[in-house]
Parts: sequence; structure tokens; C-alpha cells
Amino acid sequence: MAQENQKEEKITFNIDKDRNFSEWFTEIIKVAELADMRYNVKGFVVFQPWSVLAMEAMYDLYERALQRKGHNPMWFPAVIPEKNFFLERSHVEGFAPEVFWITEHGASEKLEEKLALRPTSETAIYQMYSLWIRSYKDLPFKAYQRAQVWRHETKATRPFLRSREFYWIEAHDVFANEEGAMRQVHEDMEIAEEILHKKFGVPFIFFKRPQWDKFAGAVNTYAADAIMPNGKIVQQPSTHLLEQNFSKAFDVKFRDSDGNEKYAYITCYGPCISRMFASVIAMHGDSKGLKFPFEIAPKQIVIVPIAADKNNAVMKKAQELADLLSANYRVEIDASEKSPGEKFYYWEMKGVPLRIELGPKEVKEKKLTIYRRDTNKKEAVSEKQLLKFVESSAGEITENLCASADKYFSGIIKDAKSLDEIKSAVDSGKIARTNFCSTELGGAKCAETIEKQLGARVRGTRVDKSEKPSGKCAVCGKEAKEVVYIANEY
RNA sequence: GGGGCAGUAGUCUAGUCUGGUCUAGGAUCUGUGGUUCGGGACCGCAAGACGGGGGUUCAAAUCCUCCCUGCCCCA
Repeated sequence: MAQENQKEEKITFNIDKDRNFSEWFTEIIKVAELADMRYNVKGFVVFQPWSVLAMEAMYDLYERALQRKGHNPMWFPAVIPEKNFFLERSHVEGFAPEVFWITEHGASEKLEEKLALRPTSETAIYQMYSLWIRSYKDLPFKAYQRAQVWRHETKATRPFLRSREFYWIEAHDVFANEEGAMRQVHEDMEIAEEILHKKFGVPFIFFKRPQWDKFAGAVNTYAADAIMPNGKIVQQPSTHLLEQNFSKAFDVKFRDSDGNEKYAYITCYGPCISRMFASVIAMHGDSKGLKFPFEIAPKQIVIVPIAADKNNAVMKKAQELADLLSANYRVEIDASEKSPGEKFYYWEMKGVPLRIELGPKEVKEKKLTIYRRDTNKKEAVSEKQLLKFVESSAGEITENLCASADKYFSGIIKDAKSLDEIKSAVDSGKIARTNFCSTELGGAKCAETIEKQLGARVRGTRVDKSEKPSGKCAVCGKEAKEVVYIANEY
């Protein structure tokens, strides 16, 4: 018994994710060195190499998808003059409480005009768009930036999920008419499916948000809700139909082919990489630590040489394999002095998808022992087959992780007909589906009742299918016009 | 936004209730010397800490107070 306890103390990481998700999440960030929370400003953390490498890969995939769809990259200043903020009324009302303001320079010298540290960039970008866009021939105009933004979130900050500084992409697209803008909204949702779901393995549902819960200044907001293992929803990319709200405020006009000057239709799209990373680690991790989809793993293959001191051929072979693989993959040789067993546990905790164990036996037999993090199994692979094996398991690993995430997600919706049924669904970590009076402003009262009594929020109506209500609103009993989904939110 | 809990070396922790024994103990990590190496090896040596300000007291890691930071629960 005493021995067993001693052994347990040495375990780097062993937390039951499903039973205690909060603790798991906090601990894995520390143990896997994803972010250092010791930075001494509330709501701000230092992102460490292991998360940055993954997020760089995530940025890369997302940006390439945007570029394939005709977006160009650009970089805007992080500061926005105060007056820009007041040009769109509902926008300023929505964001004002969260904006960090720069008001001084040097030794308390007041700035002539306050500068906002951008919480989002509509009010910076669209004034430039009004200079750049002159003709219908300039449209559609599609551009994005990868950027940090700053918002003074309430006190419940959490690394990756809700920080006061986060890393995202914002795409701002301009069209001649509403149809073009609406098509863009759908394209934005398709990109989320292609990247967030298929590459990152994070399932979600796109909802059209109720009118009381849309982006400040938008006509409609469409947002992807993903789920955490504790049943709480986390909002992932959202795309907003701004229509002419901002083009009128910022004078984004174009001369149409009929010779008339018209205000443009604008959409904006905000996939947040640092928050997607939270979903990635939460969805795929287990009690041993992280698991990464192959394409975004910080390191994709680790080679563990065994008994290399006694056998020069081992280290030589390890280097040879690393050279071969690093042409296409992110590879690391763990030549540290730790024992092999300790290295195994360590890299499993870090979530490296493939581990090659290489000792005198493998060198002699020209066979490799390869461990897969997704299945926790080892296989013998002949050296000749290595590249082929890596290539095929790369796809399998991502698909496996995606499939098990999908499986968890598929059972998440539960029908509810009354406030009590909504409560029991939501309390058990499900998303409640229910008849609801209206997602126009008239329904706001019922939503408030739900929020006050259950602590849950109305997420909106589905975008991927149209659902007809059959009966009365579960809250007020009036004729239901919509089927909505209700869940706890992070 | 409301409530609760916490802060001791890089990390985890003993000590706090009941002030003095604390010259702050241990583990891990780091550095170093040696022996090891196929699922968390071992033995030396070295270095390293009471979140910050104020207060009470002969005496504060310990009590009070404000601040900062983190975690948890609720909105």
C-alpha cells in the first residue's frame, strides 16, 4: 500500500476529465505548459510554446481556407480613435463597457483624443473601406486580419476560454447586395465546418441568435455553439450580417452599374483561435493528458531512443528517421537522460499523436515500434513502411478524434416541453430543444425568465434545418413561432 | 456582477486554528558527481520560499486590515 501511494505521487497527470472537468482543464494548462497564468495582470496569460505551435497551425489552416475563398490578408492598427466608436450607435452601446482606453502618454500627459484598444475592428476597418471601395467592380471585397483584441471581460476570466486579450481572425466582407452578403454568411459557416469540425475535430451547431442577443450593430448574428465535457456551451465562430448599418455609418458606398451611388452590404466573421484551442483540448483530452488532431499537433512525431548510450547505432538511426520525417512533419527526438518509461508518460500527457520507440532491437530487425496516442496502442512497423504508415495514421487519428467527439455531441440534444423539463435537461449537461414564442424582441421576456430561473440561455434557432414548432411556448404558453435551443454557457 | 476558498523555493506541499520550538520541514524540478536505461531508477553534494502595503505585539508564515492574483460555485 505504501509503495502504491509513492507511485501515485509521481504521476504527472491523472485527472478524470468527465468527472472533474474544471480541475482537468486548469491542471492540463499548467502541466502541459500551455499557458503560464502567473503573469500579473488579471485576465492576461502568457501563451507558451506548446499552445502557440498548435495555434500557429490552426491559424495557418484557417487562413488558408479564407484565402482559398477569395480573402486577402491585411493588418490594421490596434488603436481606434474614440470618435470612430460613436459612428454606429448600437455598436458603441454594446462594446463601451468592455473597451480599454488609452488616455495618456509619458508622465500623465493627456492624449488629445482617447484611443480604444480594439475590442473588434469594424470601426477601424470600415472607414478605410470607404476610401478603398469606389465601384461595383471592386465588389465583392473580401479581407481579413489575424489579430489580438482586448475586451474587459467580467471577473470570471479563464485562460483560452475567456481572457481579456485573445487571438482571433476577423474577416470583413463587402457586397453590392443582400444576397451576396447572405451567401457569405453561409460560406463562413462552411469554412467552420471544413476547418473547426473536420480538421480540429470540434463539433458544433450554428444558431441564428435571437434578436436580443446579436452582435452589437448587426442585423442578424449566426454563431456556432460547441460543447464542453461538462455540458456547458462555448460560442465558437460567429458571422454577422451587418447589412447597411455600418456602411451608412462609415460611408462605404460604391457606384453601381446603373450609375447610382449605393451603400454596400457588409458581413463580418470572427473565428477565435485561442478559444478554439480550448475546445480542441477539452474535446479530445483524457485522463492521461492531451490528444491533438494530427495536423495541429505542436509536435506530430516524437522519437524515443532507447539504450542509446550503449549502442551508437540507435542514435544514428534516430537522427536518420528524424531527417526523413521532418521534411513533412514536426518531429522531435527526445535525447534527454530520462528513462524511457518517463518519456512515454510525458509525451502522452503532451498529446503527441505518434511516438516511435527505437532501441537496439528495432535497429537490428529494421522494425519500429510505433505508439498511437488516439488508440493507446503500439504496432510494429517495418522501417520501409514508415512514411506510408505515418501518412495513413495521420488521417486516421484526426478522423478518430473527430468521430468520438461527434459521438459525444450527437446525444446532447434533449426535447423539453416545460420549464421543468428544460431545467432537468440543462442541469444534466444537455441542450434543451423546445417550442418558444419568438426570437424577435417580443420573446426577450421569456428568455429572461429562463436566464433568471435556470441560469441557462436561449441559443437561437437552427441554421442547418428549419424546424416547425408544434404547440405552445414552454415559458409563456402563447403560440410558439420557433423551435429554440437552450443551454448553460461558459 | 454576487458568494466561497486560497496564496510558503520553478512546481506541489508541512507549518497558520492555539503568535515564540521556524535558523521555515519534505517532495519534485534545476545544477553537479556517480551508478543506471525496453512503461514513471538510485545514491551523494549544491542552490532556492512565507504575494504586496499597512497595523496589533516584547515577538508575526501564523492575528487584524486594505490591495493584488488565482481557483470554485452562482448570476
